[in-house]
Amino acid sequence: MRGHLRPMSVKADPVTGNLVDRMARDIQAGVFAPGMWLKQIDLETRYEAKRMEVRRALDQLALKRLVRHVPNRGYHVHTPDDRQAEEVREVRLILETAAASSVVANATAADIAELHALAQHFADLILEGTLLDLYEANIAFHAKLLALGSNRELINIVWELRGRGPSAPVTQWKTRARIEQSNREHFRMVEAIAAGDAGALRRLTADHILQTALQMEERQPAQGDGGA
Amino acid sequence: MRGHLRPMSVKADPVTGNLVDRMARDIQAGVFAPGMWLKQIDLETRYEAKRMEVRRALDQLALKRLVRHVPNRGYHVHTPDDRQAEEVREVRLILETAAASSVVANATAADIAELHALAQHFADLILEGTLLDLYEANIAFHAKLLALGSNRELINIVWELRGRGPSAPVTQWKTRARIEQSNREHFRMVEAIAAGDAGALRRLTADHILQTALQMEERQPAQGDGGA
DNA sequence: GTAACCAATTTTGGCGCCAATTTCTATACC
DNA sequence: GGTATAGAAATTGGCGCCAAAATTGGTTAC
Repeated sequence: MRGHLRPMSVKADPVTGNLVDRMARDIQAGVFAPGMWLKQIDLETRYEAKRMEVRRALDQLALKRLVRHVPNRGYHVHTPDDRQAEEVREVRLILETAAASSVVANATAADIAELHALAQHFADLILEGTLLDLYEANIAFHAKLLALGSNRELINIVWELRGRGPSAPVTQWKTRARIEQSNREHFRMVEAIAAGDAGALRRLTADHILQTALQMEERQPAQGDGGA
Repeated sequence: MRGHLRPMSVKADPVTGNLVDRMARDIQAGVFAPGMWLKQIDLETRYEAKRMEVRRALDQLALKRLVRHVPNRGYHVHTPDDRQAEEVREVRLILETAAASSVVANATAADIAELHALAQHFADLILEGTLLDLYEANIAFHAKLLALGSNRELINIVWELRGRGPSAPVTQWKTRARIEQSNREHFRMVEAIAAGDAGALRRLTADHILQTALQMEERQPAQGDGGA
C-alpha cells in the first residue's frame, strides 16, 4: 500500500490551492474589510472560479482562521480581537527569536546580499511606491529572512501566523515615521546576520514585532465585530 | 431584531467538524496505517457519513498535514519523515517550554489537584489498561496541563503540532520502562507546578519531549535552534 | 516464463439542480 | 407613526448523477 512512487509531476491541487492563496492575499491586503460577508456569487465572478472551488477555498480559509463560517449565513472575514492579536504576536515573538540563531548560522554571503537587496528595495519604495508595494516588499524581505531558518515546520507556522494577525497595509504603517523605523530595523537585521550576531538579531526581531504592537495601541479602538 | 431570537447554539460545523476530529483521532491512534490510502467509499461506510462530508473532511485533514492528496489518486495518510518529526518536536519544545511560566502562574489549587488525578489515572492504567487507554490518559493529562497556559493561540498550535508527529500509541511507548519514565515525569511536572517553580517545569517539559525523540531511534539531537 | 497490452471495474471529482434558510420588501394592523 | 406579519427574492448548502482517470485482471505476443 505504501510505496509506488511514480515519476509523476507533483501538482498539489493547483486550482483550489491557488484560489486559497489568492483569497488569503486579498484578505491580508485589505481588499475585503474585516467583518465583511463574503458572498459566494461575488467570489465566483471575482476570481472566475466555479462555485465548488469557492466553497472549498472558503472552508480552507475557515480552518486557517482567516474567515469564519456561520452555518446558514455564510462566511465573513475574521476580525481578530485585541487579545488574539496580542497572543499571535507573542507566539511569533517566541518562534522568530528562537529561529534567529539558525538563521544566522545558515546565512551565506549570497543570502546576505539578497537580503540587503530586499531591504534596499523596501527603502526605495518608501519614496516612490504605494503602500501596497511597501507591504509586498516587506513581505518579501521577511520571507527571505525566515527561509534561512533550518526548521521548516517553524517557518510554516510563523508564516501562517503572520497571515493571521491584522496586517493590512494601511493598518500596519500609519505614519511615515513607522515605515522608516521598520526600514532601519531591516538594515540592522541584515547587519546582525552579516556579523554573525544571533543575539542582536534576536533583539532586533523582538523589537520589530513589538513595534507593530505599539502601533496598534496608538490607534483608537474602533469597529466592533464587524457586520452591521 | 424580529420576533424572538432563537437559542442559536454556537454550532461550528458540528457535522464536518466532528468527522474531522474523529478521523484525526483514528489516524493518530493508528487505525489507519501511515501511507495507507483512504478510499472515500470505505470512509463513507465506516463513519456513516455522506460522500461530501468525507471529501470535506479529507480536505481539512490535508490542510492539517495529516493526510496527503494526490490529484487523481486520492488521499493517503501522511508519513512524517524523520526530519519533519524532529522539526515538529523542536517547535513543540520551544513553545511548550515558553508556556511553562504562564502555566505555573495560572494554576489554581483545583487545577493542580485535577492534574494530579489525571497523572494518577495514567499511573493506574499502566497495570490494568491497554496501550490505547494509556495513550488517551496521556492526552488528557497533557491537554489539561496545556490548557493552563494563558495564550490560547499557543495552545492551539501546540495541540495541532502534537497531532502532526508520529504519536501512535504503539510507536510512542515501546517499552514499559519508557511508560514508567513518562509517568514519573508527569508527577514531577505536577510537583513543579505546585511548587510554583517555572524553571523546573520548563526543564521537565523539555526532557519529556526529548525523551520521545530518543525512543524513536537513537539519534543525535539536532542543533538547538536557540532557546526561548 | 516474462512482459506488454487491452478491456473491465473501481474510484475520484466536477457540475448542476433544488430544498432549506435567511434577508429584504411591502402591506396591514394597532 | 411605528411595529408585527406575511410574502418574495436571494443565498447557502446538500445530494445525486455522470464523466475522466486509475487500478485491476486477463489475454496475447515474444
